[in-house]
Amino acid sequence: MDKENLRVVFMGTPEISASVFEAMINDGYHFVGLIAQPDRPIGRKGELEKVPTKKIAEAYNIPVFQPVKIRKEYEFVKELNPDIIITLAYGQIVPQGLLDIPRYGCLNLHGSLLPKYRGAAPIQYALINNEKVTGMTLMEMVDKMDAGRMYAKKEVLIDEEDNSTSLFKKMAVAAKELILESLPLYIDGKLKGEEQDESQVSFCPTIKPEQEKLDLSLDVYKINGWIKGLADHPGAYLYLDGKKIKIYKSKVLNEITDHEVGEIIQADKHALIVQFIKGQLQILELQKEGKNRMDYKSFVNGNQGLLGKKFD
RNA sequence: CGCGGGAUAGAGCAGUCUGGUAGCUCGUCGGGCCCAUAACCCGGAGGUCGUUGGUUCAAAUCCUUCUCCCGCAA
Repeated sequence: MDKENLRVVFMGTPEISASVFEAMINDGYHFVGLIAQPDRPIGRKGELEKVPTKKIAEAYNIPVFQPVKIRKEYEFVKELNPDIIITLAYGQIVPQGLLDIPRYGCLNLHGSLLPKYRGAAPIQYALINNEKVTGMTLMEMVDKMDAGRMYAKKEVLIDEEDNSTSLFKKMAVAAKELILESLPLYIDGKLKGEEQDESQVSFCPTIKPEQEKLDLSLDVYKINGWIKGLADHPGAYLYLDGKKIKIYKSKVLNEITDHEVGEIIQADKHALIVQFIKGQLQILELQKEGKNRMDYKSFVNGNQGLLGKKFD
């Protein structure tokens, strides 16, 4: 394979995409374009913030395209005359007409070990479900979501301390290794690939804002999973005295169930502990609306009389 | 001008309505108790109350300017 003469288009938007994009650039791939989601206003002031991949593309003088609806606007890709398209977390459904353009097709880096966790939020769901292992899959894009032929995988171990932020970093590393190792083999036709076993398929749809509110009907392990899966952004929350309290870091303490669900059963300088179904959860870092994120000690110091109150 | 909360000691907060000696829970330093301790007791240090201007005999507190932080909405 001749990297210099291979015309590659990258499609991706967030930080993890930017990191892999830059690694490929530094590895010598010749990118003729970046396709990303449009810039969106970010923060309270509503200022436009360039998407992460766009910053990389501009630094290396790679043309950037940000169609509002790729489904309708993809004629420009033909002019780029790509040999292959690499996608990672682009954020829109890619139409068949676009998939047909490059002669080597379109490869997607997906954040799970397919066929498990097809869909938009595989990394978060691996944490929510307290998985011990996940990984990246390099696969062919087809018109059905994440259903294409798999060419290579790389496993990533999840440990107790991982949250969404740390796991995304691990996945980015795995994604870089996977694409840099596997792409030359793919181009040279040395990867025969494997179809997905449809009987093993599971899905993980986008997490909706209302799902950020923790569901007290879930057991303590699931609650802890959601907290990890949503940390550090956007954060899972419960209400206390009508105020939203985001919980960023916690751990399952035991399987004692002698208090009401949601009740604060300890609140001192040693620990902040809340009762949930099937066990008790120690809360380590949290944030009250209007306040900064803080550790449990600071929260307890500034909020006297927590003992016995209930989260809902 | 999208809506709302906030800025007080190293941390988290109360005090602001009703102007009058800077307070609470911690941390920290020193001492004590104890077989021992993250427990308990005694003592100390540490704050021009975010910024600008004003009202007043007197401003953390009332009026005003600006800056920054956070939650929501997009």
